[in-house]
Amino acid sequence: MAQFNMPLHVQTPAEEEYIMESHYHDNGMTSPHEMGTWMDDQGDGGGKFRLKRRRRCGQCGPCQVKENCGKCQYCLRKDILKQACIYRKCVYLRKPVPRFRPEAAGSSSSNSSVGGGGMVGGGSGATSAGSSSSNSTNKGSPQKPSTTPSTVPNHHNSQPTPSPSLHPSSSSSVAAAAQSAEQSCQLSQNHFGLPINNGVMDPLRASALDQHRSALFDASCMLDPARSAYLSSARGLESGRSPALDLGRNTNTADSGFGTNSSMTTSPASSVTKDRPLPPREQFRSPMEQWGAMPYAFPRANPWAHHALQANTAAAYGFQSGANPYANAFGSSCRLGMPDPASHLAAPAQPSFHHNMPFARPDFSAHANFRAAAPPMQPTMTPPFYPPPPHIPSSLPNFPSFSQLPSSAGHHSTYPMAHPPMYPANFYSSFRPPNESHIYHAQVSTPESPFSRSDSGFPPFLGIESSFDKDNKNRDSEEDEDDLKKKFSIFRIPCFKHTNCDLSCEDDASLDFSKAAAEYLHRQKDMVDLTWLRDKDPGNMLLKTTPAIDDDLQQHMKRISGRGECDVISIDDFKMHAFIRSDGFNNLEIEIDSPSMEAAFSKTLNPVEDASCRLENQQLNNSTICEKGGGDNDIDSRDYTESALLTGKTLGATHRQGEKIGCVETLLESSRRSTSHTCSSDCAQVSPNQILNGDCVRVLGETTAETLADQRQEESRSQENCHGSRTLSEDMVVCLVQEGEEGTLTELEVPGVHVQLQEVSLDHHIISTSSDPRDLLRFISQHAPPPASSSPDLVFHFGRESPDDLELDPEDFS
DNA sequence: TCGCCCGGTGCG
DNA sequence: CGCACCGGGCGA
Ligand SMILES: [Zn+2]
Ligand SMILES: [Zn+2]
Repeated sequence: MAQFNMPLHVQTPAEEEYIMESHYHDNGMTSPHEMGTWMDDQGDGGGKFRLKRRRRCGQCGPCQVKENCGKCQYCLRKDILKQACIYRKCVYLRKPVPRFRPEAAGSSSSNSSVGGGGMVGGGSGATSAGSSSSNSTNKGSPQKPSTTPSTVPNHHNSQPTPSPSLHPSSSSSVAAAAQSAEQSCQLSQNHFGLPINNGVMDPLRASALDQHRSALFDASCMLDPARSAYLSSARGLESGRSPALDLGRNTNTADSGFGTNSSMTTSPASSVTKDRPLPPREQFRSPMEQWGAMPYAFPRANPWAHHALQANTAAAYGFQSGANPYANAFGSSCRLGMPDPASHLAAPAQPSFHHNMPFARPDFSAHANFRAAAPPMQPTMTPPFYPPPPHIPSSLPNFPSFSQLPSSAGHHSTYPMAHPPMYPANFYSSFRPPNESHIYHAQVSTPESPFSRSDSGFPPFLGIESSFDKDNKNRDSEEDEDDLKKKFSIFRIPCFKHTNCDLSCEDDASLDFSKAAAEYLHRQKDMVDLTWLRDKDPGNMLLKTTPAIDDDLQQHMKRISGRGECDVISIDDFKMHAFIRSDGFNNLEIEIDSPSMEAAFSKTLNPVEDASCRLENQQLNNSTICEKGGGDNDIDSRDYTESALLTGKTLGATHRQGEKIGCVETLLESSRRSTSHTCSSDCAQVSPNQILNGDCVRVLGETTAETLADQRQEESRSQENCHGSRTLSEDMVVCLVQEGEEGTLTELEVPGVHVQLQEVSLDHHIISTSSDPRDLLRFISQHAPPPASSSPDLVFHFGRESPDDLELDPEDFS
């Protein structure tokens, strides 16, 4: 059998060392460690054979977590359950144990090779087998016949196969797979799409969807060794052979400032895999995979990463996304969960960064980085990314708030478009290396997206788009490109994070924030603010059961969200979309496409890592600029990318008692926006955070800036110091700018965070251009935040509190 | 000895 | 079936 060729060297739990990514190929293997050694269960030949017990990979996020949470059921009932803490459960081990069936071994190879890897164990999740081709790695586990019936091909590893439909191997199957995935997602999800176990999200419990995804990935790997190679290479940002890769490279080049440092160049993996031919594009199945894959594309263990890891061990937990209780139908996305380690496999084309974003999802994309500190011990959110259930209801009563999380927790960064890890290594939490992003990156192409169209001028993204398009094309083909374009815009959204802990403080903070936001927004001359405050107009708070979106959109959103990776945050009758990705607590990325906008990037610093951050910023800036200017590349983002990216990161600090303070800063930039509006005063302080590409980047919430600055300082010195700063520091500000097009941001869903929309700022003009302004306004108002009964972790305030201009009244447009 | 992997089982 | 449990026993 093969084996599961996993090269990786094993790491003991204790080992802190990071393994070089080069060695770490996440193939979706069930185990990174050498697998394939068979044991005779019975001791006699007649006994069943089974693989040796797997060990934790030591590389995945959970494996990075050193401490038991003490709160999960496994921790609480350790004696009985005898299971590892849910937050520490290795992702590999979460996969079903590969089982080998003797018979299968002989016969099925052909089958499996094709696509279906057989799977033996029924695990819903598929484990990936090593690539069939790779025999070398095998330890030679002889394929002994096992007592178990084998349905599986003799592939070495039998892996549980995912549902057939999912099987990606064939291109044709791709669509089906995607669809099935989608379906599964839908099915599996509850209203919020979150699986909850006893009221607690169980990270371990991957959704069916996740499983499927895994399966896909795995399968692909198994089936095609080359693929794995490809993947690896992709991660490493190797030279790409596929167009996608090329793109990625180009991008990188463009970003050189940034990319350089990053793993791209250094990644060992790349070197390792370089030589291998890339798998044909067909191998990539569903768009989803790719999305999921993106994150992984990034090399994991880079030297720098290593540092980061060591520095922050704590935060390893990922959160599940919380679904907003108030979420409207579309709002709530189903988050797919976890990034499957295998997922990165999918990431073929993706250079790992967001570089591809433009390509991948020309249409629009939003990235949000949200960083919340996560306390090692208290994983309040969902479990770490991994098997995150598709959705987590943010509304969970006991949802721990960020405050509980330790700030020290990893720092994650998100990857801005076209950039390698956006933040310095430091930013990445130990537990989650940048590459591990299932969550971080998502690529989405919407049917509607003008850019996604083949004729849009964007290069197809490794077939992802194409496949996706196919999928969607049917329905949307009719849509006019122009119409589509107009659907994307950028919003400005200040947001807050509320902590459950100190409500009173929150309120204050909120107010301050609101003010700041308002102020900020106020500067935007052209904008008219539509505002509704939570308390202001209760009447409007009703949640509409039926969102004002057409089925088409809803479906689309579902699909997208179903793929995980991102949440749809906004929509309107115009089909505006925004995607938010978050690792659950460290980063948040919001991506919104706007025809009028160029790609924008924003970045934030982590207080803790100041110096490095700055550097990084510099680089980032450069890269950004490059990108923006992007001339050299084949791909000039400007040419085809019209998206704005907003990223935010929480600056978190851990405090005693686990109280945590986290701040998120978000920057938003829109190329078109006049700089004049950019943040004023405090920018300087935050400057490191800013990215500016040219025209406009800004940090919102200067008001907070001060706080943040202070906080940073303090944090940098000592976490303890942060203690007092709680309130404001805990706020998260996210700013989205709407430029030009109509749209409404109605909801934001961040894993582990309950987000509420409070205010919206829309350009009056834009609104007026809406096909149905009234309806638009109505829609917006209807999505006003729910009563405070359950305070969300995050609250987004749109617009100002009481803008005069705001008075957009539906009537006005009637 | 300890952690917890993993097989098996019963329940929904 | 999938899943929550149990608990044997592997591996360190
Ligand atoms: Zn635990
Ligand atoms: Zn692991």
